[in-house]
Amino acid sequence: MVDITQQMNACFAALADPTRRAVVEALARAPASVSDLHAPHNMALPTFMRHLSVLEKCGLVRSEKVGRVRTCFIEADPLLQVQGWMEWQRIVVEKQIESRDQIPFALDP
Amino acid sequence: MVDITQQMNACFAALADPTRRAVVEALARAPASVSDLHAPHNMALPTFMRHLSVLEKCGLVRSEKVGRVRTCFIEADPLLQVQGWMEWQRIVVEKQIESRDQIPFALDP
DNA sequence: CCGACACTTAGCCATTTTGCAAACCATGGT
DNA sequence: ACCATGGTTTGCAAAATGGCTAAGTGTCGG
Repeated sequence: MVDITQQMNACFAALADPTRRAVVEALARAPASVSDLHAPHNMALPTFMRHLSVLEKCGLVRSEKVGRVRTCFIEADPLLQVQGWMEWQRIVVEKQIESRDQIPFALDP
Repeated sequence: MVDITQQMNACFAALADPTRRAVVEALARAPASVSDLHAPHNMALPTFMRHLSVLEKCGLVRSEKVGRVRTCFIEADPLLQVQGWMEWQRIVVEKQIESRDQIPFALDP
């Protein structure tokens, strides 16, 4: 059983890197091999692999190796978790703004 | 003009810490002073201040000082940006899953 | 004017992250 | 069998992160 909080820590940390976000964007559309994913990124393969393993460790990506090719897939669950948290905050914030507009001087007693 | 990509990097990195997520959750509900925000967190104040400044630097939080009290507010824009990206990925992933279910052997030519 | 309160600055440390290069499997094609 | 392809492992250095303590600044209350 994985701690939800740590899952979120790891997912947000993973998504804090543009390379890794690009990988998520790619895998969201379709599964792909390591080399395919690596191709557009201007960095050494081992470096790129480390990015991939970060994504795997936080659960955003799963992968299986067949022959010498490793194919990567996106994993919906942690994505939904993060998206859910973001949306919840958005809703709460909107509620705050709304109530601030209705009672403009609520903070000045 | 702020680079969108770097804004995202910074926001995700900021949200990768549970203390900072807790602050965002608190500020989503209502503005608060530094000490109020600090109270529930078991860490030295300077340490906590650094978390706050991380949130400010990425734009998720704004603050103004009146007298000796600094009041913090959440900032909607970057939150919406991040939430938007998350939701977009969710939609794309759902589309992929859907199409995978409809054409089960699409990957075996 | 003096102390308490609310930060703020500065400096130190341990750990983690992010990049590289170089060498090393393992598989597939000819 | 052999070589190219596709990954993997290892080791290293620079930089960022997250925590602390100690000491400083500026306001308010009495």
